[in-house]
Amino acid sequence: MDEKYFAKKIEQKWQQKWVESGAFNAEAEECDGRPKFYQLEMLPYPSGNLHMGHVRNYSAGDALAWFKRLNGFNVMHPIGWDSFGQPAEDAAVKRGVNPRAWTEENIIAMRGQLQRLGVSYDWRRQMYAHRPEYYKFDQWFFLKMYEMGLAYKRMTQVNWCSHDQATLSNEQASGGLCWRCGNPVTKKDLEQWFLKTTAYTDQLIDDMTQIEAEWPPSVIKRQRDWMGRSEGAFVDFEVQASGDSLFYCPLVDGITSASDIGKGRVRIFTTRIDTIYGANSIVLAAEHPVIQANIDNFSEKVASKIAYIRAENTKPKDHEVEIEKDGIDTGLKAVNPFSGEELPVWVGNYVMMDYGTGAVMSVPGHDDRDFEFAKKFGLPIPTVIVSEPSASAGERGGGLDPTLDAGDNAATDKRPLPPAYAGGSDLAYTDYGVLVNSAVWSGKSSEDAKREMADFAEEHGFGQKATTYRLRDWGISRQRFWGSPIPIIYCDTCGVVPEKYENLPVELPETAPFSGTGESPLAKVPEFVNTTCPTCEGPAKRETDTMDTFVDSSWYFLRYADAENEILPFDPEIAGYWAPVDQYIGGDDHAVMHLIYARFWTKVARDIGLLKFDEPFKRLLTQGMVVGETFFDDTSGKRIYYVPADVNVTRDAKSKMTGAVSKDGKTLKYAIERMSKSKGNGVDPDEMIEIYGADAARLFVMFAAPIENELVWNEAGIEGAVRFLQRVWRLVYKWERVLSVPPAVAGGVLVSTSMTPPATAGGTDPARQLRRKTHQTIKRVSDSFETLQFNTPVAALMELSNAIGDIVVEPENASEDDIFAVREALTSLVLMLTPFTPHTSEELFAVLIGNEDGMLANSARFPAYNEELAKADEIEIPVQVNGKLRSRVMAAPGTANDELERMAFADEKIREYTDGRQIVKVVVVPNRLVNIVLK
RNA sequence: GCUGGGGUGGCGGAAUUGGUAGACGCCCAGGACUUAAAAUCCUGUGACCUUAGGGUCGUACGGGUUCGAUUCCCGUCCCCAGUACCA
Repeated sequence: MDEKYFAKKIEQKWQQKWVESGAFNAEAEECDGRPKFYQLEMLPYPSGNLHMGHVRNYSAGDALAWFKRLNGFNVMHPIGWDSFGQPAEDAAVKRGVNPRAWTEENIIAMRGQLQRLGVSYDWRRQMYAHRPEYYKFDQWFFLKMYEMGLAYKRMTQVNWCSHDQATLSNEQASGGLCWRCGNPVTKKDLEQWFLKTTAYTDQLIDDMTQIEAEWPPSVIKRQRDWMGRSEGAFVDFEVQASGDSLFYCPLVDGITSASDIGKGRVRIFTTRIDTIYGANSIVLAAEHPVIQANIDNFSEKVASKIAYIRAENTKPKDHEVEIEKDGIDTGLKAVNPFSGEELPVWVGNYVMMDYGTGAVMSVPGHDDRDFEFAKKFGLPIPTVIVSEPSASAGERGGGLDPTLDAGDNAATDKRPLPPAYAGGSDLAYTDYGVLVNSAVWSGKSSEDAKREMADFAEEHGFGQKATTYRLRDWGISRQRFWGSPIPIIYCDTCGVVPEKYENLPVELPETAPFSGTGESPLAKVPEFVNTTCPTCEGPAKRETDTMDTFVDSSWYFLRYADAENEILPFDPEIAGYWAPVDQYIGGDDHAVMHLIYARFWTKVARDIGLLKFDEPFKRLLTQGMVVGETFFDDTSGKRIYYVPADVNVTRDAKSKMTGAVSKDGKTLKYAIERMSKSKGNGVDPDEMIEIYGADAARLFVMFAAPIENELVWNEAGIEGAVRFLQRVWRLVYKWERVLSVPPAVAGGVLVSTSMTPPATAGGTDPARQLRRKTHQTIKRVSDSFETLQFNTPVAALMELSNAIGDIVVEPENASEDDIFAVREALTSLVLMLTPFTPHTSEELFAVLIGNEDGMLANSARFPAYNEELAKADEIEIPVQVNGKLRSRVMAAPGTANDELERMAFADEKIREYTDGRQIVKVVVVPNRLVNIVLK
């Protein structure tokens, strides 16, 4: 028997055994009485290299998969490849390689890495986004959505470089310049396919209540923000022009219908209709149809300003740079339908055409942006809402003088003003309050007024309650090769015709001329483009755009359930067994897009009749990034990865994330950065496995920090993990010779800790104490897994290992009880380590039960917790005097309060404090502490 | 700005949710073993004071509630993340 721990040897051995025995293959068998558990980590893009972030992700997922497996669940734990996408195509452009070959090679490389890491996947279920067997069903879903009216084509603006004749992504057009030629980017109208995510907005928001408790709050919040539901009202303002111009109000997606268009009216959206008496103007976006339709009626000065604002608005927005408010009075007049007041119509750069109606009423007294705008242009700032207590007083005659600004009004107005105004503050009063200066509505609360005024508007035909959203339909057209072709055919006779289901998949050609110009490469492949119309069988052309790769990841988790189905994306019954995913783990960079698309897709699949549930992922865990700690020589720019031992980084430098220290007269810059090859601070998982072993790498990654925190990679820490595993290893071999009796086997299933406990001696007996520690640890570790903590159970297991090592008797002199306790402790330790270090556990478990073919996955169970055994015979009760710890007494658990109090007063040290002092009171918390309060 | 999450030793981080602050690990120091080194094992390790026993302070800062606060409340300062001028 090996007495030394050779990670490499045992890891290869067990990896091979697992493959040969299909240890992790999961079947959805009805007769199998076990409950199912679907563990999933976000699928990787096959870049060709695993990084430590992947290791962290899969280590956590594997730990849970093992934990559930050992607890009697039928666990499905699959993996696949998000293998469509830009890098493969970039490689084709730059290096002339074939994207398919490049992708397949990368997958082979990464699969090898995952296998060396020993992750317990059911490899039979792999899905590959780029293979026709998979993307056939992207197309299948597309056709279904087309039939359901959820897929449609419309004109939209894309970034366009007229020099290169190319469309650009937002990233490629950053700064308003083409990344390739540096010429200015313009907008170009292009027909694009969209999926109607907005048809599900309310469900996407409302169904969050189903998952809220089990998803990180930040993700829930970001999703809500992304959908951006606002409840408010539309209000129509009559618009009067000097000429006989025709005015109309624009349609806004899905919000209103053509019949809502009021001739000569402009519709605004507001969430604060209660402030409408405070409107000093209405402000429209420069692109607003009313403005554009009437552009020739404006003076040259006004028209050019509008054009300027419009151009400014097309610039890419950088949220860190606050854009200064700008605008112009168009000379048009609008009538406030509530007050009858005539208001100027402005164009403002802060009004967005693609939100709400592209028009707002400007209420500077109660909106920060309107306030800033009014300040800049010297517009009146009336007050119509005041904070609660002061508002009950009646209206003063005449109200505020709207021609005066806030300060002037404040000077003449005796009524208490909202706090924001009282000190001449540069702020609007944006809270709810009580209405003033609002005719019959004065005195009402904001809440009541909002409801009643919206109803009033509706009754009188100039408005209605309305809800607007930020979420837009999902544009899926990509002018790229390496994606799933959109199964649509254009026929001169029949128009837009969907491909027939039986003709799927619409296969990608072997290759295409990659120009990198941003035009669809497929358009230059005649064999692909030219086809026959499915309807009239006349000559026709195929759609040459491909789908966004987010399509692939929107339903892959369902494919795993039935990965080889050739007729349907998956069999509803089989998917119904496995799905939804019980535990999903991934980076929070996917908090919005991927998770919204997948939720959307699930709801569509449900409506197609494939699924019976609403939400795809029951529980979500977002793991923090793995970052590298880097020093680099400021003068040479050379990076020195890992902190040199003789360099002391100050806390200050660390907290700022960047900093500098000097060494040998040189300045070393310190930085914490996302690990990557290009930064030179990357850690290659293969290297880690080679040096320390997969188990140690995984154990350390789990132990080093809470899973949701950022993890600063540190080489020294992993050595600690190796040391721990070696200690466990030595402990097992130290006791091996006396642990010859195998643990009980019940019904073919090894039940490691259900052996009859031997008669226990007193509470200080080492065997009894070890058993107590064992069972306390079982509880701690189990609870930790349930609450998705991975660092604390490792600490608990280290404590248990220390406790076994601390046992005073040598194996030769051990009593039956001692041996029993040690066997139980070691077996439990090894079993509980399995989720973190499966290879080492398999090996040691085989040693412990004396069976080379142990195979934990099939035969073992997680140790059972016994509350009785975990109970302490005696606990330490701290004794405080005036809240300060002064002594401790030992007592049996459950000792009565008065007995504890008596013991405390009997304590010598406590006596020194209490003697001759007046006792005010004594607080006794059972099993916790005694606190004596002295005067 | 706004929203969310945070601030605990030299470092990563524990703390049963109001009850012994600093578990576990890393780093560091001392010791044992060794011809020596490595490895391993043992001891120490929040700060300050003290001959000792022990004491004082200590969870970003300032207050408060409480017998008792890392935990709850108010205020301030920092850090991280997200972010839409969303009407």
